[in-house]
Amino acid sequence: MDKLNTRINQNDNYQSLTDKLRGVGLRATRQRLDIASLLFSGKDRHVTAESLHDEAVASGMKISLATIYNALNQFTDAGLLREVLIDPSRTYFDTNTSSHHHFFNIDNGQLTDIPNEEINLPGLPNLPEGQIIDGVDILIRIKPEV
Amino acid sequence: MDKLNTRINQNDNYQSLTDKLRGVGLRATRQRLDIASLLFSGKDRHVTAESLHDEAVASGMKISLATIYNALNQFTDAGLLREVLIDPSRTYFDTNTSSHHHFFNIDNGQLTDIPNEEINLPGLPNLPEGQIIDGVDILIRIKPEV
DNA sequence: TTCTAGTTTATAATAATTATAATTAACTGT
DNA sequence: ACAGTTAATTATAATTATTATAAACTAGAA
Repeated sequence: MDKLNTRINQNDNYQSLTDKLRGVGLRATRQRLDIASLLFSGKDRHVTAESLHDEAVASGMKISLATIYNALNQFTDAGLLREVLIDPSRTYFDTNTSSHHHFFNIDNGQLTDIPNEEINLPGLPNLPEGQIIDGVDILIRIKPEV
Repeated sequence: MDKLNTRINQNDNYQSLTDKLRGVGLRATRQRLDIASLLFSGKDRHVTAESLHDEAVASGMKISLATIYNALNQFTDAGLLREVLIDPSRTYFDTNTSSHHHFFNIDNGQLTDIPNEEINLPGLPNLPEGQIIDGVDILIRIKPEV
């Protein structure tokens, strides 16, 4: 019995995650399942490669940083994650791929979602000739009062 | 007669740029004046450290990349420039420090301003308790039609 | 003109990310 | 279950953007 089976038997069952990965054309490897279990466990999450790696290691998962980078990029290409632009020095990934926006607390670096119904952009500006919208990102930088 | 004087006599006069730098507490060095002359010559600009350095070198200016980085950061701290988030792999600086937003052409990397009157965000979302807005960034990613 | 603090520069250091190439593991067909 | 093929993982090196260092230089004040 290998490690994967052990995990499946002991913990949650990874079947739905396996389906999720296969559904986007990715092999359901132990590492990708481990990463997916951290990312797609219900609540929306914002992670960097480093933060996710730290978390995986802390959870006793055996996985290299290179694999974290690969997986985050593959998941993003597959539409399971999206990148969020907040800090030019590192890349953040968001498990919420639906149309929504963010608060970024410049004081502590915390990123939180803005529910989509709480913000709207009426009347988009005139686009340059021959161009169409690929997406809209709104980032509201916030800081503690006083 | 030194290089600076030569330049001043030959080309434009750097007096207003000198004032601009001194006005924000920066010494008007030849390098900062050269950089400022590229950045603040009327039209709004979006640059990276690399692109500005290339441009400076192409204009025959003698200036190191380290100085470009220093100057861009100092100008930003002084409020003469602002950072724009578009690409996690490098930092863009915008000479337009007033409230405005951007189109980013994902096809060719071109960044253009959205005139402030062409976009507005009515009814900001509820902010987290005790937090106030530091700023709002809207980035509209565009791409060629079909 | 001289002095000194601030600036520039070459270069090294750091940090995030991607590439490489060998090992390992997942899937396919049997 | 098994072997074969292909893809994934990993340690590590390479790359890229940026910041730090410390010696040489210069702007601005006296």
